[in-house]
Amino acid sequence: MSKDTQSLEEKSAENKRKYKPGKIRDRNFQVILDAAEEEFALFGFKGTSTQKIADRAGLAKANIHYYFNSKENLYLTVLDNIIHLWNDYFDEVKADDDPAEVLDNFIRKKVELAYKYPKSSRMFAMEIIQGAPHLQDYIRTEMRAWVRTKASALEQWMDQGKMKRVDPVYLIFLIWSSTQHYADFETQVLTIMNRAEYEREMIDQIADFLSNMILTGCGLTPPKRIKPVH
Amino acid sequence: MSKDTQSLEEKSAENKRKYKPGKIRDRNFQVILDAAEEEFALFGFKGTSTQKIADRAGLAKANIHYYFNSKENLYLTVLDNIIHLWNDYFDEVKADDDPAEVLDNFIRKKVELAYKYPKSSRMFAMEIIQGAPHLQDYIRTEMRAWVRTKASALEQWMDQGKMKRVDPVYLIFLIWSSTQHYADFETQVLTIMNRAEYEREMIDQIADFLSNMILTGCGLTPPKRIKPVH
DNA sequence: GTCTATAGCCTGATAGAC
DNA sequence: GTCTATCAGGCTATAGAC
Repeated sequence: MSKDTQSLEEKSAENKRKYKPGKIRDRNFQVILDAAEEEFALFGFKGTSTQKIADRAGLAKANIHYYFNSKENLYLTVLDNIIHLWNDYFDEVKADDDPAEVLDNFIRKKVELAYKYPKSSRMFAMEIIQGAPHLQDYIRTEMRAWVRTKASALEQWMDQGKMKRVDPVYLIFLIWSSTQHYADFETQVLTIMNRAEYEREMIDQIADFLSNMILTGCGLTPPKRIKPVH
Repeated sequence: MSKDTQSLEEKSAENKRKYKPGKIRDRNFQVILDAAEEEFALFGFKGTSTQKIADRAGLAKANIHYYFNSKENLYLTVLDNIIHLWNDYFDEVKADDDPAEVLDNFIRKKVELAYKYPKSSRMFAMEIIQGAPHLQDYIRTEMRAWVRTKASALEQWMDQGKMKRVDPVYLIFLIWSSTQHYADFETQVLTIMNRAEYEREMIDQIADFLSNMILTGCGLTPPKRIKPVH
């Protein structure tokens, strides 16, 4: 965030130093996208004004429309980027993998995502709470397919007696909700714990806690880690 | 909703039949509050217009201001009602209670709340995601105190060896997040599971799943229930 | 590519007839 | 208590000078 603002302040100086065609366009594109994500995550689609996005991006409002045509198109572009960010993070799971390792990895990656990209998580959450008006197709097709693939892998493990028999879809929801909570409800979590911001150590604790709790709930033994639980 | 609109249309006739001071006022108050909660849960504070609230309530926009003075005051009133609804639901916990029973009860009550009052849950979630601008004091004082009381009860149980030693605050966050998920992300859950709406049976399954999972994670044996797990 | 000006509509809030 | 009319300002989007 502050990094983007800084680079904006240095923009004119940088322009004179090394102008390359397309570079400015690409960067302004990204600057607008970042500003838009921040605003949309705070105020939702309706509650966000293009003027505020422009202010945050350090550009005139007309530029937003020059780059993205409409507020809705900008919103959709940001959402699309978020979804690709999520998908890029997750690899394939094979049926002969170790459930404990896969689940531990999945939980830790989700906590990491919540820590690294809290605004993305919040904007996505906002869209879903509002009834997912722009994401219904995505959820009904890609997301549902993703869940079914993972659920069937989990069921194979249960059939092989590798883990306790639990509802695999509810298990996925549990992992999603418990990890995303630390991004979406960041304010509540930090205020209750009397912290100003998350720190690496706390994030590791949360990942350890959730991994231990959920794996134990699945009748699995959490894999040994270098860092101790507390 | 349609029921309220109907009764509003019959209002003048009713006035002549049996006018009781305060009754109409009380009902319109409630009609506006319900409409406001619905809109605020969907679009947040900024994204909601008083015109839409008035339309949904079946009243002129000016009436909203007549009853509540300002949009912000209406928003605060709805939030306050939600918080009281939450608090009324939860009883005291004594240190010599049975952890398994208390946690099982807590989880089931939270699932029940998510099922019964999803709009309340979503409006609260929206407020927190936006950085809790209207609830910072409440979280820092009442909510933090509540968490500390419950956390210390949990720690006593751990000291007595009644349950596995886990971080009690993270445990509370886990229960909050995993239960509220079914209200806040209702659209996502239902779409992925290919359902039109929640049913009693599904809610019981969710409560069973979460209770089993979390209690097992705490080294507890879930209490026997009349209804089977699946 | 960027910016100012502006069109046309919607916003929260209020005044005042009924 | 309710409703219409209205105000000042904010909204998305665009036109057009530079």
